[in-house]
Amino acid sequence: MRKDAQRNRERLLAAADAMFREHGVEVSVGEIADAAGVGRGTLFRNFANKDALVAAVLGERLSEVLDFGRDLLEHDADDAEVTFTFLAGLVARQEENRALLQAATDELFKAPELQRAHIALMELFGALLARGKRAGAIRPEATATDMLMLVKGLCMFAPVEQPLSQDTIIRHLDLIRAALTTPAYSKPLRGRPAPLPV
Amino acid sequence: MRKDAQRNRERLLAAADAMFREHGVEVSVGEIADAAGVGRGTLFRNFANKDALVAAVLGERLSEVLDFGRDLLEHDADDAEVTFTFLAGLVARQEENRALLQAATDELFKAPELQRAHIALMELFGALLARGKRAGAIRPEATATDMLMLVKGLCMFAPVEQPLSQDTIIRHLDLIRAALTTPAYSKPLRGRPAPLPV
DNA sequence: ACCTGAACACCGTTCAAGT
DNA sequence: ACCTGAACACCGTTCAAGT
Repeated sequence: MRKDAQRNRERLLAAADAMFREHGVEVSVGEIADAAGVGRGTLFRNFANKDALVAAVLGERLSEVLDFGRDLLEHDADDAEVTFTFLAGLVARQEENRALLQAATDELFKAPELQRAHIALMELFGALLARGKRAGAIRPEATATDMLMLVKGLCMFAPVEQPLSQDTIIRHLDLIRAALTTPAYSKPLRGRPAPLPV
Repeated sequence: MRKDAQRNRERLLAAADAMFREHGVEVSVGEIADAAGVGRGTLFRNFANKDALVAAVLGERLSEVLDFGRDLLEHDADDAEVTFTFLAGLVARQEENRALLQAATDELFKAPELQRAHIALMELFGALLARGKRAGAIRPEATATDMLMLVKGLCMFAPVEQPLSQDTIIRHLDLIRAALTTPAYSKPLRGRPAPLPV
């Protein structure tokens, strides 16, 4: 790959990331190409179609979440809490760009890179839960897909333009905690209930 | 309103409903108009734009859910279980047309009819939870938005083409139960964990 | 090899002409 | 008052011509 081509690809990814954050994924490919300073054709030389571009940007975000989780597994010794430490980090990261995940269609997730990322994420969930079970905090039946169901609710709860308040995040994390933990770990919910989403 | 116009509107709604079920919301307005046996222009005479048509169909579905819930409140005396009886019915109804709810964007929910339906749904959630609290089954802090967060996870969990198995529905309902009930009502999770969503 | 932008196809929406 | 379908605008995608 020629190095000017390489640079074009990187510019496109950076421009797409910025435009998606600012204007949502509905920005036209023309505007993205303009922002990247390349022709429309170059965009389609690097990405089969618009979905593939969105998938590439989303893949980068997922990688960051995966790295964060793996780091926790290596360096955070608190087995009972590690799942919820991770979830707090996941939510914080996804709050940075609500539009991207919420616009992710099923079609998009068929991209091989996202398939792999998704499987890796499920393995990470499983490893986190295993730690919690060892500490007696997580109920033994809990699985990665159980956790995924709850996380989706958290991420999809509010409209794109309406970010979650810190109070609401704490509250929703405690609801997930109640679902995943053993009764012995049961506590009252902290934070504050979410206001009605517009 | 002339009665032929009335009939055209009903035909459009019926055609849209059928097409959305079969081909998803991405079917073109042209195909919907053809299926309804009217011109494109007639579609836009009845609905400001395509989103308004989708909103109208979705509104009908939500009304059914609201009716079902209100019926339960009137006729089902089991205060401890009524929230979960309702949730089982809600999931069953939404499984009939997974594409519609999953395609519902934030923009779509700005339609006044859907705003009203949404508020009514939150009031229904609140009334259901109040029954459960009276019976000591639901934790006293639980609110309608708490429940909404969990329900969204349940509805958004799997891709459109991949309906939830009965085992998975039971499982996920029990996870929601664990989040919303008091420790005294805590039980092991029934059903089976979901397989990895494709 | 790679880039470009004009051209194409498709789809939501409008509107002049018709009844 | 309502209906129709041709015409328009917009956007993703392709490709012939250029370097």
